[in-house]
Amino acid sequence: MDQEYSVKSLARAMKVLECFSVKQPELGVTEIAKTLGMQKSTICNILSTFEKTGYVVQNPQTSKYHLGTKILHLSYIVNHHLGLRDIFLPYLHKVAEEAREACYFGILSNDEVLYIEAVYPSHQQQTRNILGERAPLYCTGLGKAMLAYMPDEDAERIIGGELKAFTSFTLCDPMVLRDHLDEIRRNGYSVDNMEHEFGIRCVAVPVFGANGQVMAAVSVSGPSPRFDHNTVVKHAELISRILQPLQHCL
Amino acid sequence: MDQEYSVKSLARAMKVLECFSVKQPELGVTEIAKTLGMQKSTICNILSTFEKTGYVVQNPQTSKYHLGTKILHLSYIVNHHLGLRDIFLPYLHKVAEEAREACYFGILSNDEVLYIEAVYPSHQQQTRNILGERAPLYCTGLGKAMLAYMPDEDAERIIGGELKAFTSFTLCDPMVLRDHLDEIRRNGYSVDNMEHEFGIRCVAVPVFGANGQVMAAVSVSGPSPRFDHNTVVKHAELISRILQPLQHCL
DNA sequence: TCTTTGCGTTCCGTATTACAGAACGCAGTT
DNA sequence: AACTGCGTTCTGTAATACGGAACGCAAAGA
Repeated sequence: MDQEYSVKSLARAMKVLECFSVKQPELGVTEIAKTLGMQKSTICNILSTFEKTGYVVQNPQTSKYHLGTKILHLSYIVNHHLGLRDIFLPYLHKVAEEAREACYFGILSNDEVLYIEAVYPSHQQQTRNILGERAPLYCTGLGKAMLAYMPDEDAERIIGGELKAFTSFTLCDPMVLRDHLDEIRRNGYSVDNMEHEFGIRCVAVPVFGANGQVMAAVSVSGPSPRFDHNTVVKHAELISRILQPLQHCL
Repeated sequence: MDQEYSVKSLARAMKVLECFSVKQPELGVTEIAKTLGMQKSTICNILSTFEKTGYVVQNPQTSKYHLGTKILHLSYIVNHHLGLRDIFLPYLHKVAEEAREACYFGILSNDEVLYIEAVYPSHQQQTRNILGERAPLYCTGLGKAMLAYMPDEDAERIIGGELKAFTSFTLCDPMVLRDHLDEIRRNGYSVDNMEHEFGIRCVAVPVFGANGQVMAAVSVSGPSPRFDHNTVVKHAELISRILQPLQHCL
Protein backbone atom coordinates (compact mmCIF):
# COMPACT_ATOMS: atom_id res chain seq x y z
CA MET A 1 0.00 0.00 0.00
CA ASP A 2 1.27 3.46 -0.84
CA GLN A 3 1.88 5.57 2.22
CA GLU A 4 -0.37 8.55 1.72
CA TYR A 5 0.56 11.44 3.90
CA SER A 6 -2.80 12.98 3.37
CA VAL A 7 -5.58 13.91 5.69
CA LYS A 8 -8.47 11.77 4.52
CA SER A 9 -11.18 13.68 6.34
CA LEU A 10 -9.95 16.82 4.64
CA ALA A 11 -9.98 15.26 1.19
CA ARG A 12 -13.53 14.09 1.88
CA ALA A 13 -14.55 17.55 3.03
CA MET A 14 -13.20 19.19 -0.11
CA LYS A 15 -15.21 16.70 -2.16
CA VAL A 16 -18.27 18.03 -0.38
CA LEU A 17 -17.41 21.59 -1.42
CA GLU A 18 -16.96 20.40 -4.97
CA CYS A 19 -20.49 19.05 -5.11
CA PHE A 20 -21.74 22.58 -5.53
CA SER A 21 -21.88 23.89 -9.07
CA VAL A 22 -23.32 26.73 -11.08
CA LYS A 23 -26.25 24.51 -12.02
CA GLN A 24 -26.71 23.27 -8.47
CA PRO A 25 -25.60 26.07 -6.17
CA GLU A 26 -27.82 24.89 -3.33
CA LEU A 27 -27.70 21.36 -2.02
CA GLY A 28 -29.27 19.44 0.84
CA VAL A 29 -27.50 17.10 3.24
CA THR A 30 -29.17 13.98 1.87
CA GLU A 31 -28.44 15.06 -1.69
CA ILE A 32 -24.73 15.40 -1.02
CA ALA A 33 -24.62 12.18 0.98
CA LYS A 34 -26.13 10.27 -1.94
CA THR A 35 -23.81 11.90 -4.47
CA LEU A 36 -20.70 10.99 -2.51
CA GLY A 37 -21.97 7.71 -1.09
CA MET A 38 -21.39 8.85 2.47
CA GLN A 39 -23.50 9.01 5.59
CA LYS A 40 -25.79 11.95 6.20
CA SER A 41 -24.30 12.50 9.63
CA THR A 42 -20.82 12.78 8.18
CA ILE A 43 -21.93 15.36 5.66
CA CYS A 44 -23.77 17.20 8.39
CA ASN A 45 -20.64 17.43 10.50
CA ILE A 46 -18.55 18.63 7.59
CA LEU A 47 -21.12 21.21 6.55
CA SER A 48 -21.54 22.55 10.06
CA THR A 49 -17.77 22.99 10.25
CA PHE A 50 -17.71 24.78 6.93
CA GLU A 51 -20.59 26.92 8.09
CA LYS A 52 -18.80 27.92 11.29
CA THR A 53 -15.78 28.91 9.22
CA GLY A 54 -17.91 30.81 6.69
CA TYR A 55 -17.20 28.69 3.62
CA VAL A 56 -20.76 27.46 3.45
CA VAL A 57 -24.07 29.09 4.37
CA GLN A 58 -27.35 27.47 5.20
CA ASN A 59 -30.42 29.00 3.67
CA PRO A 60 -32.87 29.37 6.56
CA GLN A 61 -35.82 29.13 4.17
CA THR A 62 -34.95 25.84 2.53
CA SER A 63 -32.41 24.64 5.12
CA LYS A 64 -30.24 23.73 2.17
CA TYR A 65 -26.64 24.82 1.92
CA HIS A 66 -24.69 26.95 -0.52
CA LEU A 67 -21.11 28.16 -0.79
CA GLY A 68 -20.29 31.23 1.31
CA THR A 69 -18.60 34.46 0.41
CA LYS A 70 -15.53 33.56 2.45
CA ILE A 71 -14.39 31.63 -0.61
CA LEU A 72 -14.05 34.95 -2.41
CA HIS A 73 -11.47 36.08 0.14
CA LEU A 74 -9.28 33.20 -0.93
CA SER A 75 -9.90 33.80 -4.61
CA TYR A 76 -8.81 37.39 -4.18
CA ILE A 77 -5.46 36.21 -2.86
CA VAL A 78 -5.00 33.70 -5.67
CA ASN A 79 -5.95 36.31 -8.17
CA HIS A 80 -3.59 38.87 -6.75
CA HIS A 81 -0.83 36.34 -6.65
CA LEU A 82 -1.40 35.35 -10.24
CA GLY A 83 -1.68 39.01 -11.15
CA LEU A 84 -2.15 37.90 -14.74
CA ARG A 85 -5.48 39.61 -15.24
CA ASP A 86 -4.09 43.05 -14.48
CA ILE A 87 -1.09 42.47 -16.71
CA PHE A 88 -3.15 41.21 -19.62
CA LEU A 89 -6.20 43.45 -19.40
CA PRO A 90 -4.90 46.35 -21.53
CA TYR A 91 -3.68 43.89 -24.20
CA LEU A 92 -7.02 42.10 -24.21
CA HIS A 93 -8.82 45.40 -24.72
CA LYS A 94 -6.53 46.14 -27.65
CA VAL A 95 -7.22 42.73 -29.19
CA ALA A 96 -11.00 43.06 -28.75
CA GLU A 97 -10.90 46.57 -30.19
CA GLU A 98 -8.86 45.79 -33.26
CA ALA A 99 -10.55 42.47 -34.01
CA ARG A 100 -13.96 43.90 -33.20
CA GLU A 101 -14.79 40.56 -31.60
CA ALA A 102 -14.95 39.13 -28.09
CA CYS A 103 -11.56 38.38 -26.62
CA TYR A 104 -10.97 35.66 -24.04
CA PHE A 105 -8.07 34.97 -21.75
CA GLY A 106 -7.45 31.70 -19.94
CA ILE A 107 -4.77 29.76 -18.13
CA LEU A 108 -3.99 26.12 -17.46
CA SER A 109 -5.50 24.80 -14.25
CA ASN A 110 -5.81 21.17 -13.26
CA ASP A 111 -5.90 19.95 -16.87
CA GLU A 112 -8.59 22.41 -17.88
CA VAL A 113 -8.85 25.91 -19.30
CA LEU A 114 -9.55 28.33 -16.51
CA TYR A 115 -11.10 31.49 -17.90
CA ILE A 116 -9.69 34.63 -16.34
CA GLU A 117 -11.31 37.39 -18.36
CA ALA A 118 -13.64 38.14 -21.23
CA VAL A 119 -13.40 41.50 -22.96
CA TYR A 120 -15.74 42.80 -25.62
CA PRO A 121 -15.07 45.48 -28.23
CA SER A 122 -16.29 48.94 -27.31
CA HIS A 123 -19.33 48.81 -29.59
CA GLN A 124 -20.65 46.13 -27.20
CA GLN A 125 -19.09 47.63 -24.07
CA GLN A 126 -19.00 45.13 -21.23
CA THR A 127 -16.69 42.73 -19.46
CA ARG A 128 -18.01 39.46 -18.17
CA ASN A 129 -17.00 38.12 -14.83
CA ILE A 130 -16.06 34.68 -15.99
CA LEU A 131 -13.15 34.21 -13.61
CA GLY A 132 -13.41 30.61 -12.48
CA GLU A 133 -15.32 29.26 -15.43
CA ARG A 134 -13.74 26.15 -16.91
CA ALA A 135 -13.71 24.21 -20.15
CA PRO A 136 -11.92 21.14 -21.52
CA LEU A 137 -8.57 21.53 -23.23
CA TYR A 138 -9.18 19.31 -26.26
CA CYS A 139 -12.15 21.12 -27.78
CA THR A 140 -11.68 24.82 -27.18
CA GLY A 141 -9.50 27.38 -28.91
CA LEU A 142 -7.73 28.41 -25.73
CA GLY A 143 -7.41 24.81 -24.58
CA LYS A 144 -5.92 23.46 -27.79
CA ALA A 145 -3.48 26.35 -28.05
CA MET A 146 -2.10 25.30 -24.65
CA LEU A 147 -2.47 21.54 -25.19
CA ALA A 148 -0.33 21.75 -28.32
CA TYR A 149 2.58 23.19 -26.38
CA MET A 150 2.28 21.30 -23.11
CA PRO A 151 4.93 18.74 -22.10
CA ASP A 152 4.18 15.48 -23.96
CA GLU A 153 3.51 13.56 -20.78
CA ASP A 154 0.82 16.02 -19.67
CA ALA A 155 -0.70 16.35 -23.12
CA GLU A 156 -0.93 12.58 -23.54
CA ARG A 157 -2.80 12.30 -20.26
CA ILE A 158 -5.47 14.57 -21.72
CA ILE A 159 -5.51 13.01 -25.17
CA GLY A 160 -5.73 9.55 -23.64
CA GLY A 161 -8.59 10.59 -21.36
CA GLU A 162 -12.26 10.75 -22.15
CA LEU A 163 -12.92 12.97 -25.18
CA LYS A 164 -16.58 13.81 -24.92
CA ALA A 165 -18.32 15.17 -28.03
CA PHE A 166 -19.95 18.53 -27.38
CA THR A 167 -20.99 19.01 -31.02
CA SER A 168 -20.69 16.96 -34.19
CA PHE A 169 -17.49 18.89 -34.88
CA THR A 170 -15.69 17.87 -31.69
CA LEU A 171 -12.47 15.94 -32.36
CA CYS A 172 -12.89 12.81 -30.24
CA ASP A 173 -10.35 10.53 -31.88
CA PRO A 174 -6.93 10.65 -30.16
CA MET A 175 -5.14 10.08 -33.47
CA VAL A 176 -7.01 12.85 -35.27
CA LEU A 177 -6.46 15.12 -32.28
CA ARG A 178 -2.71 14.46 -32.29
CA ASP A 179 -2.48 15.38 -35.99
CA HIS A 180 -4.55 18.45 -35.28
CA LEU A 181 -2.16 19.51 -32.51
CA ASP A 182 0.75 19.07 -34.92
CA GLU A 183 -0.98 21.48 -37.24
CA ILE A 184 -1.47 23.96 -34.40
CA ARG A 185 2.25 23.81 -33.66
CA ARG A 186 3.04 24.41 -37.33
CA ASN A 187 0.66 27.40 -37.47
CA GLY A 188 1.40 28.84 -34.07
CA TYR A 189 -2.30 29.29 -33.38
CA SER A 190 -5.33 27.07 -32.80
CA VAL A 191 -8.75 27.20 -34.37
CA ASP A 192 -11.86 25.96 -32.64
CA ASN A 193 -14.35 25.17 -35.39
CA MET A 194 -17.57 24.87 -33.37
CA GLU A 195 -16.04 21.97 -31.43
CA HIS A 196 -17.33 23.14 -28.08
CA GLU A 197 -20.34 25.21 -29.00
CA PHE A 198 -22.24 25.02 -32.27
CA GLY A 199 -22.06 28.18 -34.36
CA ILE A 200 -19.04 29.61 -32.55
CA ARG A 201 -15.61 29.75 -34.11
CA CYS A 202 -12.53 30.86 -32.29
CA VAL A 203 -8.82 31.56 -32.86
CA ALA A 204 -6.32 31.31 -30.01
CA VAL A 205 -2.64 32.00 -29.54
CA PRO A 206 -0.57 30.55 -26.69
CA VAL A 207 1.44 32.65 -24.24
CA PHE A 208 4.73 31.35 -22.92
CA GLY A 209 6.35 32.07 -19.58
CA ALA A 210 9.97 32.92 -18.91
CA ASN A 211 10.71 29.23 -18.37
CA GLY A 212 9.50 28.49 -21.90
CA GLN A 213 6.43 26.60 -20.72
CA VAL A 214 3.01 27.51 -22.08
CA MET A 215 1.06 29.22 -19.33
CA ALA A 216 -1.92 30.92 -20.88
CA ALA A 217 -3.72 31.68 -24.11
CA VAL A 218 -5.69 34.51 -25.66
CA SER A 219 -8.50 34.00 -28.12
CA VAL A 220 -10.87 35.87 -30.37
CA SER A 221 -14.26 34.30 -30.72
CA GLY A 222 -17.54 34.89 -32.51
CA PRO A 223 -20.28 33.59 -34.80
CA SER A 224 -18.92 31.16 -37.38
CA PRO A 225 -20.01 33.12 -40.49
CA ARG A 226 -17.67 35.93 -39.48
CA PHE A 227 -14.72 33.51 -39.20
CA ASP A 228 -13.65 32.38 -42.65
CA HIS A 229 -10.08 31.21 -43.29
CA ASN A 230 -8.71 34.65 -44.16
CA THR A 231 -10.28 36.30 -41.12
CA VAL A 232 -8.98 33.54 -38.87
CA VAL A 233 -5.42 34.06 -40.08
CA LYS A 234 -5.80 37.80 -39.72
CA HIS A 235 -7.05 37.44 -36.13
CA ALA A 236 -4.24 35.03 -35.27
CA GLU A 237 -1.67 37.48 -36.55
CA LEU A 238 -3.37 40.29 -34.69
CA ILE A 239 -3.30 38.46 -31.35
CA SER A 240 0.31 37.38 -31.88
CA ARG A 241 1.37 40.91 -32.68
CA ILE A 242 -0.38 42.45 -29.68
CA LEU A 243 0.84 39.77 -27.27
CA GLN A 244 4.42 40.02 -28.54
CA PRO A 245 5.70 42.12 -25.61
CA LEU A 246 4.33 39.65 -23.06
CA GLN A 247 5.80 36.47 -24.53
CA HIS A 248 8.47 34.90 -22.36
CA CYS A 249 8.22 37.72 -19.81
CA LEU A 250 6.14 35.92 -17.20
CA MET B 1 -18.43 21.09 27.44
CA ASP B 2 -20.42 22.12 24.41
CA GLN B 3 -21.01 19.32 21.98
CA GLU B 4 -19.47 20.59 18.76
CA TYR B 5 -20.59 18.66 15.74
CA SER B 6 -17.65 19.91 13.82
CA VAL B 7 -14.75 18.19 12.18
CA LYS B 8 -11.74 19.54 14.02
CA SER B 9 -9.17 18.44 11.48
CA LEU B 10 -11.15 20.30 8.84
CA ALA B 11 -11.35 23.49 10.88
CA ARG B 12 -7.60 23.26 11.40
CA ALA B 13 -7.02 22.73 7.68
CA MET B 14 -9.07 25.78 6.76
CA LYS B 15 -7.00 27.82 9.19
CA VAL B 16 -3.98 26.75 7.19
CA LEU B 17 -5.56 28.07 3.99
CA GLU B 18 -6.31 31.32 5.73
CA CYS B 19 -2.68 31.89 6.58
CA PHE B 20 -2.11 32.94 3.00
CA SER B 21 -2.71 36.59 2.21
CA VAL B 22 -2.07 39.16 -0.46
CA LYS B 23 1.01 40.29 1.43
CA GLN B 24 2.16 36.72 2.06
CA PRO B 25 0.97 34.65 -0.87
CA GLU B 26 3.75 32.10 -0.46
CA LEU B 27 4.42 30.35 2.83
CA GLY B 28 6.68 27.58 4.04
CA VAL B 29 5.69 24.67 6.25
CA THR B 30 7.63 25.91 9.26
CA GLU B 31 6.23 29.40 8.83
CA ILE B 32 2.65 28.15 8.94
CA ALA B 33 3.36 25.78 11.81
CA LYS B 34 4.72 28.65 13.88
CA THR B 35 1.83 30.96 13.02
CA LEU B 36 -0.77 28.40 14.06
CA GLY B 37 1.23 26.82 16.87
CA MET B 38 1.01 23.39 15.30
CA GLN B 39 3.48 20.69 14.37
CA LYS B 40 5.33 20.84 11.09
CA SER B 41 4.27 17.30 10.26
CA THR B 42 0.61 18.17 10.69
CA ILE B 43 0.91 21.14 8.38
CA CYS B 44 2.81 19.02 5.92
CA ASN B 45 0.02 16.45 5.83
CA ILE B 46 -2.64 19.09 5.39
CA LEU B 47 -0.71 20.86 2.65
CA SER B 48 -0.01 17.65 0.76
CA THR B 49 -3.71 16.88 0.84
CA PHE B 50 -4.59 20.35 -0.41
CA GLU B 51 -1.96 19.96 -3.08
CA LYS B 52 -3.41 16.64 -4.26
CA THR B 53 -6.82 18.29 -4.50
CA GLY B 54 -5.43 21.35 -6.28
CA TYR B 55 -6.21 23.98 -3.68
CA VAL B 56 -2.56 24.60 -2.96
CA VAL B 57 0.51 24.45 -5.15
CA GLN B 58 4.12 23.98 -4.19
CA ASN B 59 6.64 26.19 -5.89
CA PRO B 60 9.39 23.82 -7.04
CA GLN B 61 11.96 26.65 -6.87
CA THR B 62 11.42 27.69 -3.28
CA SER B 63 9.53 24.58 -2.11
CA LYS B 64 7.12 26.96 -0.47
CA TYR B 65 3.38 26.75 -0.98
CA HIS B 66 0.77 29.07 -2.43
CA LEU B 67 -2.97 28.88 -3.06
CA GLY B 68 -3.96 27.07 -6.26
CA THR B 69 -6.26 28.05 -9.04
CA LYS B 70 -8.82 25.44 -8.01
CA ILE B 71 -10.04 28.01 -5.51
CA LEU B 72 -11.19 30.10 -8.45
CA HIS B 73 -13.53 27.31 -9.54
CA LEU B 74 -15.34 27.65 -6.28
CA SER B 75 -15.37 31.42 -6.40
CA TYR B 76 -16.98 31.24 -9.82
CA ILE B 77 -19.86 29.26 -8.37
CA VAL B 78 -20.30 31.62 -5.43
CA ASN B 79 -20.16 34.55 -7.76
CA HIS B 80 -22.68 33.07 -10.11
CA HIS B 81 -24.94 32.22 -7.25
CA LEU B 82 -24.74 35.70 -5.82
CA GLY B 83 -25.22 37.08 -9.31
CA LEU B 84 -25.06 40.52 -7.76
CA ARG B 85 -22.22 41.79 -9.86
CA ASP B 86 -24.05 41.23 -13.11
CA ILE B 87 -27.19 42.84 -11.74
CA PHE B 88 -25.40 45.88 -10.42
CA LEU B 89 -22.79 46.45 -13.11
CA PRO B 90 -24.88 48.67 -15.42
CA TYR B 91 -26.00 50.78 -12.45
CA LEU B 92 -22.43 51.13 -11.21
CA HIS B 93 -21.34 52.32 -14.63
CA LYS B 94 -24.11 54.89 -14.57
CA VAL B 95 -23.06 56.11 -11.11
CA ALA B 96 -19.40 56.35 -12.08
CA GLU B 97 -20.30 58.14 -15.28
CA GLU B 98 -22.59 60.73 -13.75
CA ALA B 99 -20.48 61.34 -10.65
CA ARG B 100 -17.29 61.28 -12.71
CA GLU B 101 -15.65 59.47 -9.80
CA ALA B 102 -14.73 55.89 -8.95
CA CYS B 103 -17.71 53.80 -7.90
CA TYR B 104 -17.43 50.83 -5.55
CA PHE B 105 -19.81 48.05 -4.76
CA GLY B 106 -19.59 45.77 -1.73
CA ILE B 107 -21.60 43.32 0.30
CA LEU B 108 -21.63 42.12 3.88
CA SER B 109 -19.49 39.04 4.45
CA ASN B 110 -18.41 37.68 7.81
CA ASP B 111 -18.62 41.09 9.54
CA GLU B 112 -16.57 42.81 6.87
CA VAL B 113 -17.13 44.67 3.63
CA LEU B 114 -16.47 42.34 0.74
CA TYR B 115 -15.73 44.33 -2.40
CA ILE B 116 -17.41 42.96 -5.49
CA GLU B 117 -16.59 45.54 -8.12
CA ALA B 118 -14.87 48.84 -8.79
CA VAL B 119 -15.93 50.89 -11.78
CA TYR B 120 -14.26 54.03 -13.03
CA PRO B 121 -15.76 56.81 -15.16
CA SER B 122 -15.05 56.54 -18.86
CA HIS B 123 -12.41 59.25 -18.86
CA GLN B 124 -10.31 56.79 -16.82
CA GLN B 125 -11.62 53.67 -18.48
CA GLN B 126 -10.90 50.56 -16.44
CA THR B 127 -12.48 48.17 -14.01
CA ARG B 128 -10.44 46.75 -11.20
CA ASN B 129 -10.70 43.14 -10.22
CA ILE B 130 -11.18 43.69 -6.53
CA LEU B 131 -13.57 40.83 -5.99
CA GLY B 132 -12.55 39.32 -2.66
CA GLU B 133 -10.87 42.38 -1.22
CA ARG B 134 -12.09 43.17 2.28
CA ALA B 135 -12.21 46.11 4.65
CA PRO B 136 -13.60 46.77 8.14
CA LEU B 137 -17.20 47.95 8.51
CA TYR B 138 -16.65 50.74 11.03
CA CYS B 139 -14.29 52.94 9.02
CA THR B 140 -15.30 52.71 5.39
CA GLY B 141 -18.13 54.36 3.49
CA LEU B 142 -19.57 51.08 2.29
CA GLY B 143 -19.08 49.47 5.69
CA LYS B 144 -20.75 52.21 7.71
CA ALA B 145 -23.68 52.40 5.30
CA MET B 146 -24.34 48.73 6.04
CA LEU B 147 -23.39 48.85 9.72
CA ALA B 148 -25.96 51.58 10.33
CA TYR B 149 -28.76 49.38 9.06
CA MET B 150 -27.68 46.01 10.39
CA PRO B 151 -29.67 44.28 13.15
CA ASP B 152 -28.64 45.83 16.50
CA GLU B 153 -27.20 42.60 17.79
CA ASP B 154 -24.86 42.24 14.82
CA ALA B 155 -23.92 45.93 14.78
CA GLU B 156 -23.09 45.90 18.49
CA ARG B 157 -20.77 42.95 17.98
CA ILE B 158 -18.76 45.10 15.58
CA ILE B 159 -18.94 48.30 17.61
CA GLY B 160 -17.91 46.43 20.74
CA GLY B 161 -14.98 44.79 18.93
CA GLU B 162 -11.56 46.18 18.30
CA LEU B 163 -11.72 49.54 16.49
CA LYS B 164 -8.28 49.98 15.05
CA ALA B 165 -7.25 53.49 13.94
CA PHE B 166 -6.14 53.54 10.30
CA THR B 167 -5.75 57.32 10.21
CA SER B 168 -6.12 60.13 12.72
CA PHE B 169 -9.69 60.50 11.42
CA THR B 170 -10.82 56.95 12.24
CA LEU B 171 -13.69 56.86 14.73
CA CYS B 172 -12.45 54.48 17.39
CA ASP B 173 -14.75 55.39 20.27
CA PRO B 174 -17.85 53.14 20.41
CA MET B 175 -19.99 56.02 21.74
CA VAL B 176 -18.91 58.40 18.99
CA LEU B 177 -19.42 55.69 16.43
CA ARG B 178 -22.95 54.98 17.65
CA ASP B 179 -23.87 58.68 17.34
CA HIS B 180 -22.28 58.70 13.91
CA LEU B 181 -24.39 55.71 12.82
CA ASP B 182 -27.50 57.54 14.06
CA GLU B 183 -26.59 60.39 11.78
CA ILE B 184 -26.11 58.01 8.87
CA ARG B 185 -29.61 56.62 9.47
CA ARG B 186 -31.03 60.16 9.55
CA ASN B 187 -29.25 61.06 6.30
CA GLY B 188 -29.74 57.79 4.49
CA TYR B 189 -26.10 57.78 3.40
CA SER B 190 -22.69 57.45 5.00
CA VAL B 191 -19.59 59.57 4.58
CA ASP B 192 -16.09 58.25 5.06
CA ASN B 193 -13.93 61.24 5.86
CA MET B 194 -10.46 59.77 5.37
CA GLU B 195 -11.15 57.27 8.14
CA HIS B 196 -9.62 54.35 6.30
CA GLU B 197 -7.18 56.00 3.96
CA PHE B 198 -5.78 59.48 4.32
CA GLY B 199 -6.81 61.88 1.57
CA ILE B 200 -9.73 59.77 0.36
CA ARG B 201 -13.33 60.75 1.00
CA CYS B 202 -16.25 58.58 0.09
CA VAL B 203 -20.08 58.62 0.09
CA ALA B 204 -22.05 55.40 0.30
CA VAL B 205 -25.70 54.39 0.12
CA PRO B 206 -27.03 51.09 1.43
CA VAL B 207 -29.01 48.61 -0.66
CA PHE B 208 -31.80 46.61 0.93
CA GLY B 209 -33.04 43.17 -0.01
CA ALA B 210 -36.62 42.02 -0.37
CA ASN B 211 -36.62 40.93 3.27
CA GLY B 212 -35.82 44.49 4.32
CA GLN B 213 -32.33 43.61 5.51
CA VAL B 214 -29.35 45.62 4.31
CA MET B 215 -27.33 43.47 1.94
CA ALA B 216 -24.96 45.68 0.02
CA ALA B 217 -23.82 49.24 -0.53
CA VAL B 218 -22.61 51.41 -3.38
CA SER B 219 -20.14 54.23 -2.94
CA VAL B 220 -18.48 57.05 -4.80
CA SER B 221 -14.94 57.79 -3.75
CA GLY B 222 -12.11 60.13 -4.55
CA PRO B 223 -9.54 62.68 -3.39
CA SER B 224 -10.82 64.67 -0.41
CA PRO B 225 -10.55 68.14 -2.04
CA ARG B 226 -13.19 67.10 -4.57
CA PHE B 227 -15.59 66.04 -1.79
CA ASP B 228 -16.94 69.10 0.00
CA HIS B 229 -20.30 68.98 1.77
CA ASN B 230 -22.37 70.01 -1.23
CA THR B 231 -20.70 67.52 -3.54
CA VAL B 232 -21.14 64.75 -0.99
CA VAL B 233 -24.88 65.41 -0.75
CA LYS B 234 -25.12 65.56 -4.53
CA HIS B 235 -23.29 62.23 -4.89
CA ALA B 236 -25.49 60.63 -2.23
CA GLU B 237 -28.62 61.75 -4.04
CA LEU B 238 -27.18 60.55 -7.32
CA ILE B 239 -26.44 57.05 -6.00
CA SER B 240 -29.84 56.83 -4.32
CA ARG B 241 -31.61 57.86 -7.48
CA ILE B 242 -29.75 55.42 -9.69
CA LEU B 243 -30.12 52.53 -7.25
CA GLN B 244 -33.83 53.21 -6.73
CA PRO B 245 -35.02 50.40 -9.03
CA LEU B 246 -32.88 47.83 -7.22
CA GLN B 247 -33.96 48.64 -3.67
CA HIS B 248 -35.98 45.86 -2.03
CA CYS B 249 -35.88 43.76 -5.20
CA LEU B 250 -33.14 41.36 -4.12
C1' DT C 1 35.95 20.69 3.07
C1' DC C 2 33.61 19.86 7.05
C1' DT C 3 30.17 21.67 10.28
C1' DT C 4 26.18 23.91 11.21
C1' DT C 5 21.73 25.43 10.43
C1' DG C 6 17.16 25.27 8.90
C1' DC C 7 14.22 23.70 5.65
C1' DG C 8 10.53 20.24 3.95
C1' DT C 9 9.65 15.41 4.48
C1' DT C 10 9.05 10.82 6.47
C1' DC C 11 7.87 7.67 9.94
C1' DC C 12 5.39 5.52 13.81
C1' DG C 13 2.60 4.72 18.09
C1' DT C 14 -1.11 6.30 20.47
C1' DA C 15 -4.50 9.30 21.89
C1' DT C 16 -7.86 11.54 19.50
C1' DT C 17 -11.72 11.80 16.80
C1' DA C 18 -14.24 11.12 12.64
C1' DC C 19 -17.74 8.34 11.15
C1' DA C 20 -21.65 4.70 10.59
C1' DG C 21 -25.89 3.75 12.13
C1' DA C 22 -29.91 4.50 14.55
C1' DA C 23 -32.99 7.56 16.75
C1' DC C 24 -35.07 12.05 16.90
C1' DG C 25 -37.82 16.23 15.83
C1' DC C 26 -40.07 18.57 12.58
C1' DA C 27 -42.62 19.67 8.26
C1' DG C 28 -45.47 18.87 4.71
C1' DT C 29 -48.48 14.98 2.61
C1' DT C 30 -51.63 11.50 2.31
C1' DA D 1 -53.51 10.45 12.55
C1' DA D 2 -50.13 7.93 10.11
C1' DC D 3 -46.64 8.58 6.76
C1' DT D 4 -42.71 10.33 4.40
C1' DG D 5 -38.56 12.80 3.95
C1' DC D 6 -35.83 16.22 5.60
C1' DG D 7 -31.87 18.03 8.65
C1' DT D 8 -30.07 17.08 13.18
C1' DT D 9 -28.39 14.66 17.30
C1' DC D 10 -26.35 11.01 19.74
C1' DT D 11 -22.93 7.29 20.84
C1' DG D 12 -19.34 3.49 20.60
C1' DT D 13 -15.75 2.01 18.11
C1' DA D 14 -12.85 1.59 14.36
C1' DA D 15 -10.10 4.59 11.88
C1' DT D 16 -6.91 8.10 11.67
C1' DA D 17 -4.91 12.59 12.62
C1' DC D 18 -1.28 14.30 15.06
C1' DG D 19 3.00 14.97 18.10
C1' DG D 20 7.57 14.02 18.28
C1' DA D 21 11.75 12.49 16.59
C1' DA D 22 14.58 11.24 12.83
C1' DC D 23 15.89 11.98 8.06
C1' DG D 24 17.69 14.00 3.72
C1' DC D 25 18.95 17.86 1.62
C1' DA D 26 20.76 22.39 0.44
C1' DA D 27 22.66 26.64 1.71
C1' DA D 28 25.57 29.28 4.85
C1' DG D 29 29.48 29.61 7.69
C1' DA D 30 33.94 28.03 9.73
